[in-house]
Amino acid sequence: MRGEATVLHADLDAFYASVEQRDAPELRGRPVVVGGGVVLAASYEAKARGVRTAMGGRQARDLCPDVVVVPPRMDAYSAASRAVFAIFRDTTPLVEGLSIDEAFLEVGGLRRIAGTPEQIAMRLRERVRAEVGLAISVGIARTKFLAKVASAVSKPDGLLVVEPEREEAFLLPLPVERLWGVGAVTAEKLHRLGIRTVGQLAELESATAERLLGKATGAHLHALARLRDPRPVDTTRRRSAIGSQRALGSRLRSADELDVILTQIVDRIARRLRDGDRVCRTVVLRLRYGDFVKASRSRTLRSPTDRTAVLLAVARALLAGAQPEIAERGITLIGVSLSQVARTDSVQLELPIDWDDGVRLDTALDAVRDRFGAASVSRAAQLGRDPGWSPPQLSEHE
DNA sequence: TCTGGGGTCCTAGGACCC
DNA sequence: TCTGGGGTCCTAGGACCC
Repeated sequence: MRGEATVLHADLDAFYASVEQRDAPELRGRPVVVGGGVVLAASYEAKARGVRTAMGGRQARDLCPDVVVVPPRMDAYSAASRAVFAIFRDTTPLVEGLSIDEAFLEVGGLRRIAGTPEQIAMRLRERVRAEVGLAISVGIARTKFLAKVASAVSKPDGLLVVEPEREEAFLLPLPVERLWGVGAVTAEKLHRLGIRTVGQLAELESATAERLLGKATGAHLHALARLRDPRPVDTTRRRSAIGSQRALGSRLRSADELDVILTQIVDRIARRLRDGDRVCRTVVLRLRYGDFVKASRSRTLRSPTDRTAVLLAVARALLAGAQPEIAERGITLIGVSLSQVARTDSVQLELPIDWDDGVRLDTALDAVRDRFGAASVSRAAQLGRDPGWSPPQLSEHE
């Protein structure tokens, strides 16, 4: 017994480009590209002419000379995203955001108060259209994976239900590239074996797929091809990394110039970390050399932090370690990403405080404020007043 | 194809511990 | 002095997604 189709995958169409067309009526009906050096998003009019995401701006103009290129307005996209997610959460409490423009919604428990999944999806699409002014496609199926494929197949501005008894007929004839997790490299490996459709992948033994694609990837994709996807809609997922990067072009950069860029990047992400009441433990420096080969260097701290000065010192040390390579090969991209991110109040913080008898609570709180920011102080004060609380065992801090 | 910026997850080797 | 297996953490790299 297979269960019912109660998972919605809702996905805004050509999101950035649609926001631009919504806000500038003269762009409607015209091919629009958001981006500059590279296409971040293309309107359907531009897609019809062969323009694709991640394509160079030059190539887009060659394919479509009358394309309108507009610079990205991230604030406008964030605002539109928040408005759409508010409608998602008003539809069901079980929302799992996947990215700025798509989410899974579990609506199985709503039949008596809100109707069938299809009725719920129709209302959702109408509301997003009326209240935010954007087109959104929705796929409905028994599993997250099938719902995601269904929304993609339904685009643009579509609604598609895959009933449980129609799953094989829907999925097996599709090309393997439609599988969520199959990109250029994996598709090429499968093609070399003559495997072009999902159905052909499903006919393999699982062990064969694992040998070809790696244990986890092979087992996962093979299960998807056989319609097995046990992942429930997960409302507790939180971002586990925060990063920022900057492409540099090919001209030479002095060490001072790189340091300025690094400082701006770290300052920005440290601020985002604190704004989200998060701390991190691992700092990753990402580089792309003059020959476009990528590299990364990372350092894990003994205790989590959100302090710009600490993060910057670590990032600078990592960059210094890479200087010989950079001098030799040149550099075309620099980025920093912070991982092992956790809520500030969920981690035990180690403080470089000497807890000899004479230390007073307010002295300790000053140290907390210096190291972890003012927001941490009320929490620390609370702990300090707890009669069951005793000073932590301390160790030397990096 | 003269190549953005934000993420997720997996792999593999080495260090270290029991 | 030589040896085993399992588990976790860290680092670096790679594939993939929007």
